[in-house]
Amino acid sequence: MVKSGQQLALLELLHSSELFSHLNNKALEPILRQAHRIRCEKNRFIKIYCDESQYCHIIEQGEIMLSRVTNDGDSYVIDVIDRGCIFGITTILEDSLYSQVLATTIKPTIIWRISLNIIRNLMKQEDDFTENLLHLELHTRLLQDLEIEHRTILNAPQRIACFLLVHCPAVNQSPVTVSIPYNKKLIAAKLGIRQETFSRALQIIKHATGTEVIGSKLKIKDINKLKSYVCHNCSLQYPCQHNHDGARIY
Amino acid sequence: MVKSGQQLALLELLHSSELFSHLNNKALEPILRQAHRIRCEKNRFIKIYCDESQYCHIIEQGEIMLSRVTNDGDSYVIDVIDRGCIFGITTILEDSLYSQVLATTIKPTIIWRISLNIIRNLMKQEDDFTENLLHLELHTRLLQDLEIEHRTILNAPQRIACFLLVHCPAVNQSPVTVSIPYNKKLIAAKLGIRQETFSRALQIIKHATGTEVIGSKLKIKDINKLKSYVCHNCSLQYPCQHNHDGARIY
DNA sequence: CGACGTATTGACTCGGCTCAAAACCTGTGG
DNA sequence: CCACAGGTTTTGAGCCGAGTCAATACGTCG
Repeated sequence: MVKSGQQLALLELLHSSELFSHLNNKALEPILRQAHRIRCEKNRFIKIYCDESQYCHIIEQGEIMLSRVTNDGDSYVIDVIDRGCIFGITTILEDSLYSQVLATTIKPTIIWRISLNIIRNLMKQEDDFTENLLHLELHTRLLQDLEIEHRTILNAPQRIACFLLVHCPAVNQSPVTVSIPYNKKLIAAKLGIRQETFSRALQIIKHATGTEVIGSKLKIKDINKLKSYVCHNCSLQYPCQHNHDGARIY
Repeated sequence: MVKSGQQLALLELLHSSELFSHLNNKALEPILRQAHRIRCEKNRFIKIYCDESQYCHIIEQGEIMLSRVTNDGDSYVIDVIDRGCIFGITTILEDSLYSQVLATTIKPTIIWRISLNIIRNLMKQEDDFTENLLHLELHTRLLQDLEIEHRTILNAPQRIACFLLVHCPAVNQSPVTVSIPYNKKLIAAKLGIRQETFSRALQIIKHATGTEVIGSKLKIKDINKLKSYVCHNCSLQYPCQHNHDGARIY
């Protein structure tokens, strides 16, 4: 099979993804053949999880906000995901409860749309694929459970501190500079707090742990101070590796 | 294989469980041979998820509270589970993050301890077993996601109202009487609120929807009133089947 | 430079938590 | 059958964290 540049990009993307990386090119061929590349502007909605859509998606570049819409039209943010993330796959075994998820691009974005039937074939034909999917799913659930924990027992400054630690490039050395991904309103929404509260809570962290805010960068002077500010209230083994932002599937 | 009465009870239990029900007796034989029956008093701890314990458990009778313990010794309730529920199985593919879950009996309880290796063999040898496990896991995650939603956008009275609806024997007729399972302090803990708040919130529901509290029974005069009190704030399709308390695995 | 979106600050409200006391239940032994 | 002890549930008073609404400051892109 002769591949176009776009298909090669997809192949590379699949190889870097935790779900597909263990598959060889032959197994990936049906995906390359069928997958559909979609370019989106900022602020577009991508339909997923609705009855007709028997597809999952993988992000090549850009950023997508996943949210849920309630019956009275209110909405709340589930997560913000980027390159390599897969969404729409949790309907693979049919569960109607998932109908209300909304994906919104928050940057110009390129995604690939893959038929769920092709994924289902992989489950049947490729050894370990189902197990691998289960593994990813279990990992994601764990992170969701942690989310429940944090929303229950951490206050706003602690939740933000945890977010910063997760996004820290280095876990064990300080000072270290974290560049805040996407904007503060979105981060606040993901953490389930208002932007005003976010702003104030950042001040509290600053005073409590000596972390400096410089525009969209954040300088952590003493990472251990930040850890002790939040991690004792968490159930993860201390010190946790702060890797709880690994690959999730939706 | 000649089976004892206890083993027959286990067999029946497995047949009634969503995870094992599709397996025939031959496939279940290794479980019957190896599983270990454990009787516990009230208020005992059952070690799970710790490194040495390569087991999962299924409850034959009684009630168990699952909770997590934070690094500073605080704890919070994850769920309260009973007959047929499986816990300890989410470590099947190894994920160290799960180390801090605690199971506590809240009634005299009988559980069966099953080696995870036997489950792993089922994954290898029995068609559809892995897929079935994945299915259950996806369903459980969905319910966890719903939990996050409810903790984010429902207030205390609404959370309780939803709990009552879930435990309603009949979904579409009223008046109907709900008998409150386990005690109010525990329910409050499961919902992530204090018992005092629970008590007050119950009064609010009573006034808003005309629900009567009679000891540990609760008479819902108009179930639609109760539904409209809470469900419009939820993302599930309305009217939801209030079945979101189905089999979960932990 | 002006305009629009983003971020911060201030003043106020309110839901749920805390601590403490009272009321209610349930089982036990005299 | 009653008295008492232990646990559970309710009620009260006060506090505090986060939400709300509104005004101001900051950034950045035309």
